[in-house]
Amino acid sequence: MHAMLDRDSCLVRNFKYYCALDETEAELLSALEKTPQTVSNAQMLWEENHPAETICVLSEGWAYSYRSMDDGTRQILNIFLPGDLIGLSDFSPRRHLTSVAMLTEGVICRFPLKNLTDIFATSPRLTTVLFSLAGHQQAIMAERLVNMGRRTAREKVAHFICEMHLRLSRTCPNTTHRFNLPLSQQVLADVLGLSAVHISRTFSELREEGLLYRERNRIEIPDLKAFYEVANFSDIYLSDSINELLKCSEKDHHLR
Amino acid sequence: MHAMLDRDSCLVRNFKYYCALDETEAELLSALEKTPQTVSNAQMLWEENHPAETICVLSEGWAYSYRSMDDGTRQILNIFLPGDLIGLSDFSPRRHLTSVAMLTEGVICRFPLKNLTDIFATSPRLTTVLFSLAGHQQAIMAERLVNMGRRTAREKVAHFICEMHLRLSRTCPNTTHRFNLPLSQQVLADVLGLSAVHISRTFSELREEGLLYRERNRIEIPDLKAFYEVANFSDIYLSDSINELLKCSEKDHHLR
DNA sequence: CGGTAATTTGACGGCCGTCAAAATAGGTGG
DNA sequence: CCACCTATTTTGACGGCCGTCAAATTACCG
Repeated sequence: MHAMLDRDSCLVRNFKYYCALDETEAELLSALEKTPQTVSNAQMLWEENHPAETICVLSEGWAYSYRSMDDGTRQILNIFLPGDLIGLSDFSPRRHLTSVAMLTEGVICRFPLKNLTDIFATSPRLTTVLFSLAGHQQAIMAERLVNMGRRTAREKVAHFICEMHLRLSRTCPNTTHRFNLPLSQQVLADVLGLSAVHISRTFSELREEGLLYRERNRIEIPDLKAFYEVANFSDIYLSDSINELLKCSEKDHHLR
Repeated sequence: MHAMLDRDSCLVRNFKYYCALDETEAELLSALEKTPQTVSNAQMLWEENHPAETICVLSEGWAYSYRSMDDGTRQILNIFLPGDLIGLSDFSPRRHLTSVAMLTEGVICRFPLKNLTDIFATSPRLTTVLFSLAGHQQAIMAERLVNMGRRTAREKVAHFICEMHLRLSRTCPNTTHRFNLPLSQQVLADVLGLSAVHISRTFSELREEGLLYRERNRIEIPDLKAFYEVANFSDIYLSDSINELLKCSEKDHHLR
């Protein structure tokens, strides 16, 4: 049993975090991850405004999506971790609204958008989970919008680190108060709408107060509780109750 | 035929903008709009962190969603127009992640979340459309993130006005270079992460340059093209091609 | 060990926030 | 139709956060 779990695709493992899957469902999902392709650091997966025939699962490594501005700057919209679906929101415009590039080397699996409508037509349960994933991503973006609009640089940095810490600790159970964050200060600046110089100053400030240590890509948070307070971080927006949802729809199913 | 269209619910009309609906589908959708309820200006529809048993369709009037900050300020996340679904992203956490309040008086129709899973189980086509709507909302938020992160106050204001103008011109075909925007400068400030004072200054600046006139809630844009340029506005992110999507899934259906 | 990328530091300036007061508009009741 | 009250908008003065530019320092990688 455990051996089988280990052989699950990354996406299936991620979904199983949300709900139990039967064999048909697991198979449908695995279909999305049949064409692994290794990609190098900084490689682009696609560019904004190009037609979106396929989107992809990120099986290994980190990636990010962004929009380029006329003046040469850019705004990063999302950071993706292993097991994430990239490009879900390009479904309707059938056009990539953002560019996507790797932050590390990794493995991705492209699949055509039609696979999604196949899932809609075949498995209401998986559809529910997909819909939840989309809502989850939107919640993250909403929280980042709050971050950008109403917080200082100090709070922005702290809040973002908290978000990544929490997301990581779900995927990798061995994440503690030390973890790896493969984002340069320039990347952090482009995520948070700040300048790289000011990111540096902010890290210095947090370091001097003993709240956060960062060297290269290594992060250490001595006192997580204190750090959450600096960030005004609340983890509610990253919570989920898909299992309750599925129970509801199943109970309903039995009645028919 | 035309008489029937006039009797359609607001949501059905909105969906028909995207794709033709057969009778079963129209009925499923109408089920979401069976319990109209008039609401007054500034009335709250729900508050953040409360359990989300129902979400709603906005049938008439304008609304907005926001998050309150500890220091008493707030960040507005979304502006809703007639025909919009409010609360879609609360589906998975089963908890309202934002507060929602009215900007004008209006009519809303609450419905339980279970209706969504019913749709998933019954109509893959409607599911596709729902998924597209969710993606559409996410695209709007992504664009606003870009706006907040990498643009000046002047550009932020102009861009937001452009977005509203475009969204309105789809719902109300009689929207021209003059239209109604029932948002106070304080509300605009809370949308754009600025202070109300600076919003006022920015409007003055745009007025003096002859680019935008605003009195009370009335907006006039003498030269739309010139104004788009101030905003660096591109309308790609608000485009849709759901019909192609549906054709794909139908073609597929016939093959079985 | 040389070359490039990433980070740090300092000086300076500008955009935008805050505070406060004045002006304007809208709404209500007499 | 006017008097009054409140919400909204405008204007000015001032300050701070953060951006820009540039140079120095450090880390990384072959």
